Formats: sequence, structure tokens, C-alpha cells
Amino acid sequence: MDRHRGGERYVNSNNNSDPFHYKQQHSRGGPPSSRTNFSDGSMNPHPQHHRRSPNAYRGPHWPAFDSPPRYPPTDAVAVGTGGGGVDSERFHSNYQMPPPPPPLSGQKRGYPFSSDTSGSPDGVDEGGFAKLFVGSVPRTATEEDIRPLFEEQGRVLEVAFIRDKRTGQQQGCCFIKYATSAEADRAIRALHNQYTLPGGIGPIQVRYADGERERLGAVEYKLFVGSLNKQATEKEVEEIFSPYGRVEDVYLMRDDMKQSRGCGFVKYSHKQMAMAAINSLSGKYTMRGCDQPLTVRFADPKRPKPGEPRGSGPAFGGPGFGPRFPTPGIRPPPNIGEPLQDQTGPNAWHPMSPESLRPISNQGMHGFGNQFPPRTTDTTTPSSLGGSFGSVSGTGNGFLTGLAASSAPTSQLPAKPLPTGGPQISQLQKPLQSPQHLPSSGQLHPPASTPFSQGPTSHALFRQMNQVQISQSASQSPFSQGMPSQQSLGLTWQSTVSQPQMQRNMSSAMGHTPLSNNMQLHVASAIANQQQPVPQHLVQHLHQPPSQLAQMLSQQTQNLQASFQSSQQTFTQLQQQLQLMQPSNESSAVQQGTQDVKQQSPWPGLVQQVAPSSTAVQSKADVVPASSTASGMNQITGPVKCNWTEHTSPDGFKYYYDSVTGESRWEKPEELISYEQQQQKLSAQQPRIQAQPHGLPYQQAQMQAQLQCQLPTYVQTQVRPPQQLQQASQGSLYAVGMTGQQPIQGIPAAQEWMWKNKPAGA
DNA sequence: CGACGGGACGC
DNA sequence: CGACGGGACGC
Repeated sequence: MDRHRGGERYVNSNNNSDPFHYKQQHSRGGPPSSRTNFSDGSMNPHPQHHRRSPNAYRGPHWPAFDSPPRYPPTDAVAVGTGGGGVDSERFHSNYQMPPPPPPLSGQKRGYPFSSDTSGSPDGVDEGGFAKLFVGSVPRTATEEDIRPLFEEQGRVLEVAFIRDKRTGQQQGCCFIKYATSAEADRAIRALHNQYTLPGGIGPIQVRYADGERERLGAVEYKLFVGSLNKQATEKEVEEIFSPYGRVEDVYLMRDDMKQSRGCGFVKYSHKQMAMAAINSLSGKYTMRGCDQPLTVRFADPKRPKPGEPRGSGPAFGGPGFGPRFPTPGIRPPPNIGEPLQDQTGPNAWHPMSPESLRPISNQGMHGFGNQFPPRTTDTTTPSSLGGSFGSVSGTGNGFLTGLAASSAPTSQLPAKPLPTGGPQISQLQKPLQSPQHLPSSGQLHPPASTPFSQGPTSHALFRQMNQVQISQSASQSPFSQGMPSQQSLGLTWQSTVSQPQMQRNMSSAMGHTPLSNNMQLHVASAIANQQQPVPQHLVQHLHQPPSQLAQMLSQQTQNLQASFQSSQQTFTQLQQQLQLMQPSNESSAVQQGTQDVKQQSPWPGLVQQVAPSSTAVQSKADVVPASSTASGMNQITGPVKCNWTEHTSPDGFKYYYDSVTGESRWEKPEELISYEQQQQKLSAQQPRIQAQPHGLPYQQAQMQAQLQCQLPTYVQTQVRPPQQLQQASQGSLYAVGMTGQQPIQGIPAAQEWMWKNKPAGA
């Protein structure tokens, strides 16, 4: 059980085995009717093992369908160790439907982009609902035990226990119908493997019911990845692929001994992401310790195993080859070879905004572009979907995530991840990899959630935060163990501290910047894997009263936040610049491919912008506690910065989002306008410092390596010559995000370190 | 150079 | 009735 990692993988899912004991049947859950009382979020009727921070969203108030919640309500509660009381008794079978999500505020046309899979404006999915399958439900559970929990995440239309047809006894699982996939998604993220019902043996499993994904038009793009380092973990693989889009799932093929076979599968929710990954990685990226580059191509349809009819099986498209259309209605582009632009996206909406397509289009053809047979090219999707998918889900997590996210302005999808310096980098840069990835990844998913930070974003955040807890409680997860590397610098200290606090800070600090998603995720994972070196200064204080310690941490957190903020800003800016620059090379860039784009990437700009900001931050980073977040940010941003970023809605309309305030509008904000003008001037003045394609990365690598060995992440952002600032900021990101880095000196993570640093050809 | 898991899926 | 058998890109 290590897999299961969907969007947020590595949640250490302990799939305990089933608890089928208990009996007692119960209410059926028809549509809710009367009212209830769980007005107070606090009423966490289900205390118990892993309850994550209690109601992220409580009660009647609907969390998220509105504007981006800036500060997720994390009343973080201690990690549930043992929850106690159970007030389930308080519930009676009456439930009140939470009020429908409030209308979007401030948006002209309501939801510019629906957050649900189908893309329907009213937020209702196909058939008006999205059904989830929930496993590990104690047989004794009643609707009262379940519904409130799920209602925290969305409008629950129905709760239906699966029971033995004959005996009527519950089977330990149930179906939950949500009004939309966005809500279902949220529930998955928030609850899957994260909450153990009273009487339950393990955390509930929450995922789409068999066939739901297909029914909802979801599609996944599965890539086969070969030539992986056999020591690599799912997480590491994810990191390599995340620059091209949110990685929905990573599955490594292992032998009986659980040894990796050196190959596996990576899933994305959009073809563009998959193609970008193929074009950028296949044959070009070599994992540390490997002597040959990765092979990345669309996966063949899964070979159906006898007797594995579960799930919708081949919903359409069957395992083999059938129609390869993602969704019934949508058909793939005529020519397969033609990558780019097809909107074959699973979802109906036109996947990427025009701009987004631009970059991507470049990828279409490149060295390996044609590695994959035509068929796979676009089809893959369906088939994989149908074939393996019905049952796939495991993860629960992500799935529709991608879809939901897609609603977001995937606009910048394409931007190619400035992936590794070039085709043949690798070994040395290995560590670098990540940093490079990050930026792009930000572009990939982020924007998505940004505007509507509600759904995905905030949830993701939550989930991540929650996971932290989980991971901690389940610190022995296979993942955390084998990944010394994860404890990337500095972050470790958090372990000692109060998670809640940390979470709160973090969440408030990073909640909405477009690029922040990733960071959150990484940060969370980093935190989750703490358990190791604790910075000296912290150690010294360990004997202090908790309160003080907490405070200290709090401060550090702030510092961290500052760093993040600046990093985020940096990337945001980067992103902006990218946008600015791209227009110029529209299609002309097509044949140039990745590399070129890379060069264009705003390194220069970054430097300029970042410099001032980082500087500002520095001073504060170390000392200033609280206020640093807000003020620091502004300062960071200084004159050169603008929180507004332009995005394109699925329907092609541009809109603007303020990463700081969370505000979004259709009209272009003055600030942005002037900001852009400013930028143009700058870029005009400073021609681009052509970062040597390979050179830069390498430098970064070194620098990072050094930094990593010395300071805690947040400190890294500090002082450094402007020129290096960019690196510094990246370094911090990297540190945070990357797991695969070199271990901190003196703390050799034995094997990991070994293999990672193993000479390439070795 | 490898190729598909994860518990469970009603009315 | 149940699921076997066949099978495959490009490097």
C-alpha cells in the first residue's frame, strides 16, 4: 500500500483491511430533508483517529464555492490521536442540506469557469450528481455518522449504504452522491484516507464509484515511464513529472519483493501535460544513477487481467482499443500526430486557453514527439480510462481533481517547464531538476485553482495540511522511511512544533498565489517527513516551555512564509514575464521546441525583480516575526511587483486575479497595466541574459547543493547578490519542494544518497 | 526494455 | 458459461 497517491499521494494510506465486523443496519439515506444541528462545525461527530483538522469548512457555511477563502479556517486541532468522544448520538436522522453555495461574488458572469468536471455552469455534473464510493465504513455506521462529515465538503444528495441484498447487512461501504464533481473532488481530497469513522478500523477510502469518472467524462492520460532508477520512489517520480502538470497518480511497477522494476506509470488529466512531459523528458532526462534517459510515452492499454471486471471496465473504448475518444461526444483530432492543440481534452471545455496552447504546441514535435504511435497519441486516454480506469481510482485523490482543476485557468499550461537544462543534463543537475520544475508546475496547475481558489486550491491546501498530520501520525509510512532525502533542509524543525500553528500560518501565507499550490504540496510533504535533523538553534530551545517553542516556531514560520512569498512572487512574475514574452514568438516558436522556450524563460527578468524583493525580505526573514507576512510581501514586491496576473477562462475570456487579495475581475487592473509596461521597459533595456541553456542549471545546482547543506530553507532566501537572487529564491523553493535532494551534510541518508549521487554511468 | 495496483461498487 | 488467446510502438 504505498501507492494510492493521487493528487496528493503519499498519504500513507494504510489500507487496513477490512473491518467487517459489526452489523446493524441503518437508515437509508434518501434525500435529506429536515434539519439538523450540526451547525457548529465543531461538532465533529466523528472524532477518532485521524481526523484532520476539523472542519475545514463548517457547517452551513459553504466553504468554498465562493471566492477564495483566504485563510482556510484551520482550527487546527491537535492531530487526532485518539479522538474521543463520539457524539454521533446526537445526530438523528434528519439532515439539512447545507445552503447552496453562494453566488460568486464579484464575477460578472458568475462562475467564469465552472469548477466541475462537466463544465456546466450551474455546477451540476452529468446526471446532476457525482457518486463516490466510500470504503472502510464500519458496518455499524449510520447515515448520521457519515453525512455530516461529507456535507462539510459539499452538497450531499444521497448517502446509500451498500448492503447485502439478502441480509440487508451493511457491507462496510457506501455511496455518497454529491451535486457536482467539484464537491466530490473536494471530499476525496479532504477525506480519503484521512478520517476514521467511529468504530472503523482504518481511515475511510473515498473515491469515485466505479464508472463515475467515465460517466462524468473524465479522462486520464497515462504515460508509461521506463528507465527509472530502481531506487526511485513514487514521489521522486512525481517530482520529475510535476512540472508539466499536476500528476494525478504515479504507479511504479514492482516485483514481488517490492523492488522497482524501473518502470511505471504517471497520469495527468490533460493531454497537453502528458505531451509536454513526453517531449521534455523522454530521452532527455536521465535519473541519477541511471545510464540512460527516461522513456516516456503514452501507455499501452492496460492488459486486462482475467476476472477483473470490477468497475465499469471498458466503459467505452475498452481496454484494448476501441474508440478512443475520451468522452463520447468529443472526438479526437483527426491526426494524431498533431499534438498540440487538439482539445481533445477530456472535458468538454476547451482545454487550454489560446496562450496555453501556444507553448504546448511547440512540443508537438520534437525529438521524441513521435515516439508514441499515433494511436496513443490522443487516444490513449480513453482506453486507459476504460480499461484500467474503472477500477483504478485507487487513489481517490486526484482524479477529478484534474478536471475540477481544469476549470481553472489552465491557461498557462503549456509553458514548458523549463525542464532540465536540456536533453542531456541530468546527473549533475539532478538535484537541480526540481527547481526548474517548480516554476513551470506553477504554471501548470496553479492558475487553475487560483481564481477560484475555492475548490482545488484551498482544499488542496487543506488536504495537504491535513496530510501532514496524517503522515505524522503514520510516520512510519513506507514513504517517509525510505526518503531521507525528503527532509530537505530546515523544515525539519517543524516536527517539533505545533502543527496547527504551523498549518495555520502556512495556509494563510500561501493560500492563493497562483503558484503556491505546488509549494504547499511540497512544503506539506517536507513537513510530513520531518523526523530528523533539527536545527541546532531549535534544539537548544527544546527544553523551553511549549508555548515559547511554539512561538519560536511561529516566528520561523513567518520567516518561512516570507520566503515563500517572495518565491511565489518571483514565480508569479516569472509567469507574467513569460506571458509577455511569448506573444512575440507565437507559432514561430513551434519548431524550436523546448529548449528555446527555456531560454526565453525569464531568468533575466527574474533576477531583476527578485533582487529587490528578496533583499527586502532578508532582513525581515530573520528577525521580523509576525508582520513579515503581509508587509514583507509588499516590500518584497516593491514597485516592480504586481499581484495581478492574467488568466484565461476555459471559454476563452481573459480575467485577472490578484494573488494577494484573491480578488478576480474581468477588466484588466490598472496596476497590471502599468506593471506590464514597466516590465517591457525593463526587458527592453536588458536584453536577456541568455542563460546558457545548460550552464545556468548547473550553477544553480551547485549553489543549491551548497545552500542545502548549510542553511534552513528559509534562510537561503536571504542575502545574496542580486545576481544570485534568483537562484536563492529557487533554492528555497527547491529546498522545500524537492525531496530528492542531497542530504544535508552530516546526515547522510545512506542509500538514497548513494544512489542519487552515484555517477551516471556507474 | 520495463507494461498496469489499489479491498469493497446497490438500487 | 467463463475467460482464453493473441498481441504491440520505437528505440
